[in-house]
Amino acid sequence: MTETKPRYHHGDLPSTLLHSARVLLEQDGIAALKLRAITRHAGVSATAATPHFGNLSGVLSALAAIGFNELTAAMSNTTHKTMRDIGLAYIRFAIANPGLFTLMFRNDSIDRTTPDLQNASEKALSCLADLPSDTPPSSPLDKAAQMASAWAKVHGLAILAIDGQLQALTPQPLTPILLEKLLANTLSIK
Amino acid sequence: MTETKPRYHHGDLPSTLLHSARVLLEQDGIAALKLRAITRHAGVSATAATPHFGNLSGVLSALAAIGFNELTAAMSNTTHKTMRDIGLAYIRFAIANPGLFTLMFRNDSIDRTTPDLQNASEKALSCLADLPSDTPPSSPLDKAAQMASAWAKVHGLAILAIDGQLQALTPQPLTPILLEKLLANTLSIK
DNA sequence: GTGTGTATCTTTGCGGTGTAAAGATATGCG
DNA sequence: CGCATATCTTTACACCGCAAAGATACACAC
Repeated sequence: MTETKPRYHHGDLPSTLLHSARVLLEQDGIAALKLRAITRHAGVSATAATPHFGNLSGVLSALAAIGFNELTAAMSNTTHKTMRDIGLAYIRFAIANPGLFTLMFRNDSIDRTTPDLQNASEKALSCLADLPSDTPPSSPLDKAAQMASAWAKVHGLAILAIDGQLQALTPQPLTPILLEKLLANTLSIK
Repeated sequence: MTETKPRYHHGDLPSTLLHSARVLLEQDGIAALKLRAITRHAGVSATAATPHFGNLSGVLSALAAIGFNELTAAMSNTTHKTMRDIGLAYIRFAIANPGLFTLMFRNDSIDRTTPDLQNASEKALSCLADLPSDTPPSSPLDKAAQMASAWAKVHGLAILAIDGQLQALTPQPLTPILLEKLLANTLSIK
């Protein structure tokens, strides 16, 4: 990024492409994630991504993996490893990075079998799975149900918040402060 | 559908196009929802949808509206108007119509301001909102939090189920019977 | 009935897309 | 220095959404 002199061999094209992709994503939404738009933004030819990522899905998968890593970091940075705090970190990440978060779960655009992506998403999931449950599970299925319950609620809330559909639930306009209160209240509901 | 004689004026092209779109959707996934593919499947020219739906977004929005109406019907057909039964109906619909359900919440492909779609989605949401809460809400925000909690959990579960990510939570392979048990258990968690 | 306006559908054309294949260029290593 | 190789560009092609113009058949006034 500091070196703008145009040379045939870019030097660090992969990260430059991912940067461009992310800028376009948060700027113009997920519909702007075209391969040609990304390479155009990066100042290279339309097929320059091929040697590094193979195809568009490869670029988006790499970007999604970055997203999962950042999500993991956000959840790991919480002081209290409680459902409430980790859930809030999860949802705050989604609200702060709506395009990226959407991409991370758009399975017809990314390739979940990519090793990097698979590792990154598993690590993020384990942050939620390792939460201490208030009532000890009576069976493996019950344990799975507890994890699914937490996962689903947090993930569902994040999606509703991004889509602006929580607005429909409140009489007043939903300011950021009110949204935070709503999230906290919702996560407190056992 | 009973009349296959090809005539210049199709007669019932809108519903035929929506039918084709739905077939392609459940057959080849949401990525197959191209305007040209839909019209090709319906046996008409590539731009035949224009007078009826305007553009691709119009077709997909109409299809999404159908989805919301069917979802509403599924939730209305439950005998017990409980969180558990209505939630199960919601999730079962999603599992039975994964492509359609995904489309219904893909806001960069559909146009939520379409009147039909807006009405249909509001009706579906009200089915969840009108659930009796076990503890009376202490404030409007608390009421919103209760609704968000139910909405989020059910919606999150549906998405996780569709994406096959509940598999990651269980040690054994997730048979349909086991999935039903897991869903019931998860929804019972208060 | 007949004529005409209009809605419906087709044809054509254009700029955009992803990506395969082949060519150009720089790098790195023997 | 020489050359294999990785990296990037150019070219080409099939596909896409959609605007515009043409063809067709319906509907309704007369």
